[in-house]
Amino acid sequence: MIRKLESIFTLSEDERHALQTLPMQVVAIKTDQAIVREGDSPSRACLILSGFACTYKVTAQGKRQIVSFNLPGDLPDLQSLHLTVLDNSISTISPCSVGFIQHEDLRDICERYPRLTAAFWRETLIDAAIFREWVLNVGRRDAYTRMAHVLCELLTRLRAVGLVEDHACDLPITQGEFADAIGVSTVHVNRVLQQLRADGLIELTGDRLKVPDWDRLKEAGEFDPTYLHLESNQAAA
Amino acid sequence: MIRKLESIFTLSEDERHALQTLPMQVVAIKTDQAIVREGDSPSRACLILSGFACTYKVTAQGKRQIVSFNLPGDLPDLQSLHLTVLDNSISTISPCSVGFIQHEDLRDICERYPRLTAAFWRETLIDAAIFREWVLNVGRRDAYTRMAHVLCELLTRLRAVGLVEDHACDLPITQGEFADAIGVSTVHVNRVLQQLRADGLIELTGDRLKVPDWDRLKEAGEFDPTYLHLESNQAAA
DNA sequence: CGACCTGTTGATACTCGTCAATCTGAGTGG
DNA sequence: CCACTCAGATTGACGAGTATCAACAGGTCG
Repeated sequence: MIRKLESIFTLSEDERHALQTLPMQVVAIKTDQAIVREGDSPSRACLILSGFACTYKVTAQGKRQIVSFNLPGDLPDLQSLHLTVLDNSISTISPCSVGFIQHEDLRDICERYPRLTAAFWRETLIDAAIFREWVLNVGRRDAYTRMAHVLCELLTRLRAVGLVEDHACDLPITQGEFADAIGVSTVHVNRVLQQLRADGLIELTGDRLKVPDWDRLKEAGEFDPTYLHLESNQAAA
Repeated sequence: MIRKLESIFTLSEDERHALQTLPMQVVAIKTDQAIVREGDSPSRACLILSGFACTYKVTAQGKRQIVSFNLPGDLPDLQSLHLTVLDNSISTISPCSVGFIQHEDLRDICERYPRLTAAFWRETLIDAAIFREWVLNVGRRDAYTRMAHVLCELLTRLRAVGLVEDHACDLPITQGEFADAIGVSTVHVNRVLQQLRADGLIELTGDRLKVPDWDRLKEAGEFDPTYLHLESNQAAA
């Protein structure tokens, strides 16, 4: 969490220490397990310590739409601090280590360190900015561009928390999950990925993504990292 | 703003009074005028007093995606309080009266009435919830359902601020704007609206929307107002 | 009155979904 | 150590939903 918060906010020593000593229940969770469900009213927030999760909603016809990938350092249901009933579900998509923090502890630390209120608020505002970008992505881009865009976002966010080396990273996301994220069918994801590979924009095998030409992938995905609101210019790297 | 905040948060007398005496510059703005633009770093937030506006982003190819309609009482760029550079534009889509409130005045009132921080934070969290629902709407529903859903949302939000009478309301939104909101072409919006009319779900002429059968429209749009997080059960009305 | 924006309609083309079969690789148990 | 299983990836054929293009109608406003 610290690393993630510091990628979007500058913390003082005291604040960092307060965060580090926050009581937290750590749990190991397998792949494809629900962390929270739509309709829940949790009394604690979850923090992804390692592994990947996703936030999603489901149509009346049972179609799933992933609205966000949750990466290490993310607080994907921080909203529950002020919205009593959850309007989305969160599940792991790889083995995860998840920390649970009581709402009362979060409220307490925010009261003692008012700047942390701003930091957490800012975190939720960036989530909202990502949702906005996804509405644009799903609403107005074709499947090829959409896919490239999502890959750019993932790479940039992973880089911000130190999980990218040499333009390569672990990416435990299936084609079915990508399909639910960009709003197309699994079959079409497969074809688009092959096209991206054929165009030399990505090397994606198993759980590993490598990007030989970041500039061209950015261009293909119409990717401008401004909406991620990262503090330093890690995005440019 | 008061009316809107009270639809999602219970205010005390003091808090209401503080909000009512907040310094605000009121400006009349014509249709299709920018209020703020992507890339701006405003030092004030805007409040829609009357009229309709929309938040949108634009693709590299120049395609527009509306990510939210801004109704009277909304604070559509409240995010700028903690995100310095805006990642979206806001324009009017009807003649509007807009109030501008300095960020410093908002910070000041939040410091004096800490519960207002929570109220404003909550407001931005509900915006995020709406974005999530829109990702689902655009990503996983067909045009007919999408259109019905957006109409349900508009009607519900307008009802929360007292702008609906007898299941009818003013709705100064063109078919081109609906198209940009639900991610389809203008032509297709036209056809879908005709279908909705033919099915007896809506009466939409000029700037006026009437809903003869709310339950059937809700069903057609797979609409569940939970994600709007309204305080009282106005949604059910 | 003419310009213009919005709404409407028809014809045609294309992106992408669906269905169904096959293939691959990573476990798992005997 | 190998057959078995199963999830995920891949491929082809076909169809549905929607985009695009183009033309025209109706209302508004300078």
